[in-house]
Amino acid sequence: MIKDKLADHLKTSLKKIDVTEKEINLDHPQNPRFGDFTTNISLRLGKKLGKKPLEIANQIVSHFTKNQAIEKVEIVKPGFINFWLSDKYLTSILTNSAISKFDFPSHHLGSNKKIMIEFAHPNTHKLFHIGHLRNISIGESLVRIFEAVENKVIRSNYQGEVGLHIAKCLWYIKYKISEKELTEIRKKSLQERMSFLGKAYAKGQVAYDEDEKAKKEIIEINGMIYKQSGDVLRLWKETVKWSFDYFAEIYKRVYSKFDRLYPESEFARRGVEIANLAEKKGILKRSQGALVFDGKLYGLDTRVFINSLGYPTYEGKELALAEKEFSEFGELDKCIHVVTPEQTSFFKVTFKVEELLDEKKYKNKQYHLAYEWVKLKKLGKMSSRMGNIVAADWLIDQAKEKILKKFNCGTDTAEKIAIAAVKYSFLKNGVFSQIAFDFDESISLEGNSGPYLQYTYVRCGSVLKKAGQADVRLTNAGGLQLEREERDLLRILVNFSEVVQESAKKLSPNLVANYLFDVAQTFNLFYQKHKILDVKEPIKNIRLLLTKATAEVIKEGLYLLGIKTVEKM
RNA sequence: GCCCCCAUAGCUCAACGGACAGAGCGAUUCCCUUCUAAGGAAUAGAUAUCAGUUCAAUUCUGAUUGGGGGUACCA
Repeated sequence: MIKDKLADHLKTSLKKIDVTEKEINLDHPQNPRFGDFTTNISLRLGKKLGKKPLEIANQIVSHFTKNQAIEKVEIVKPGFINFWLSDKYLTSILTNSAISKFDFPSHHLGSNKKIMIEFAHPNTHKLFHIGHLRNISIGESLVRIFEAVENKVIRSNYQGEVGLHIAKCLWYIKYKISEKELTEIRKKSLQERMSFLGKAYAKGQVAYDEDEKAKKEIIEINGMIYKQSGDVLRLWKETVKWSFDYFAEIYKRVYSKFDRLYPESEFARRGVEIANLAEKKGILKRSQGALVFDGKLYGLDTRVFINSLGYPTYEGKELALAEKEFSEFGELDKCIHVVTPEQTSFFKVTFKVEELLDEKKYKNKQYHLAYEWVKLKKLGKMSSRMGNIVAADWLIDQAKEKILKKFNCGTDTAEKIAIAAVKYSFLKNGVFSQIAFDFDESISLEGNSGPYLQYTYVRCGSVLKKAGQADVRLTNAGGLQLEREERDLLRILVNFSEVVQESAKKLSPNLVANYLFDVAQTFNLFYQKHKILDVKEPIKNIRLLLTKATAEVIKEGLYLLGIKTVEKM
């Protein structure tokens, strides 16, 4: 990358004034008035060398070796040094990116590192809501971004089909729904069956809180599921399958897939075994009939791994899950858990216990990516109990309907645009900020939205199609004076691989999203101001190359976000 | 009580310690006999409060206020 080369040049210049620096800050200034790259190195050195920053800057620049890529170097006010890339260099880059070769540098983990990303993890018997949708959008995008920077990525998904919430749901069906009614429900669509389960859960929850007898029965059912015996087991298996089928449909719909789906029930027994082993090693201890980890020693919370009934808690099962995750695919370099921040305490504790069990295997390998909630703008936090859940598939359907009503396009295209609208509305935000979900904004087709990017791609395609393949040649346009809009676009396009690398480092798909928006905006202004086809050569060719590069960057970038492009809108 | 996270324009969000804090939506006003107007241009509009560190603070530190989450047998 040009950035690294520039940094090397600067280091050489510094050596000539007897300064050795390991790292040189090189940034893209916010304002294009300050060039393509800027460094604050002389400001930083000011105090160290006891000289005025401006003076240092002058010395650095006087020793700076000229090269073709850099057109101009400037020293400004307190001591910034700004660099301008030459049109010649920019256009040469253009011809590279316009032939669809993206040179993503490998991630800091190093190429061919093995990373597991664990995401989605919905619980059965509940709706897959927009919180899960944000999760799966982030997870899927991270997978693709990590792959782009040359890591080996394993996609895993831990689906909960055991636990009290499921017992509550089954309790309602067992005691309040007749066999006849159930037969009717079985005939209904998957969607309807799922919404039935949702309602059953809400009813069971109320009964658990208000009715002592029901509470006892629910706990009993919970035990049956853990022991995998008793008369609810058939009902449990049947309804679990409904859920898994329903999830599979959603995964497919949002273009996700998993190398491994871990069902929670698989880890109960082994979880107990590992917890007992941990007790022998003195990592866990007995307390009030339960097996707990005393976190005080490490400044952590105390958490239960096996409850007083002998059942493993979520913590207990996590130990078995980790064991499996870290062995099934060989050694992992990193395991990233995409989970909301309410589980921060849980992860800190389980990570610590795992580390105490096997330091070599787990230490510094586990990471909790605490992406934030999706809250409803008006109603606040979603909760199954309150019945204010926005289901993922419902939301996508709404977007699709809106598109079909407003535009003349096929249902396949409408589906791709709907997915783009909804996913992008989540991905454009930073993962660590809460989203105030707004229905209209989430299915927005204009402005900073997925469809806007798709539209820009289609626009590019339309121009290129009209031009015909023969016109898009990779000629050398050296010496050509670029228009301002052309240069602005080019400057942004050349940053693509840098942005992708940054987004991998920071686990932040939103960097890619906002970058693409920037690309699209800049292209659209260029498009508005300049004719592409109806101009003379070689200008026409340069503009076509710009158009092609824009299309390719948008397509690749959208792929990294888990969004498809369409050919016509 | 204790611990963690957050606070930027009317709304929703950006901004590696840097140079006049960027967008989108909404509002007002323009631009389709033209390569797709799901587009473009223009105007108005913001760093919660108080200290500190720094050549430079939305960014770091400490308080204050206001939100969110967690804090042993749920997941």
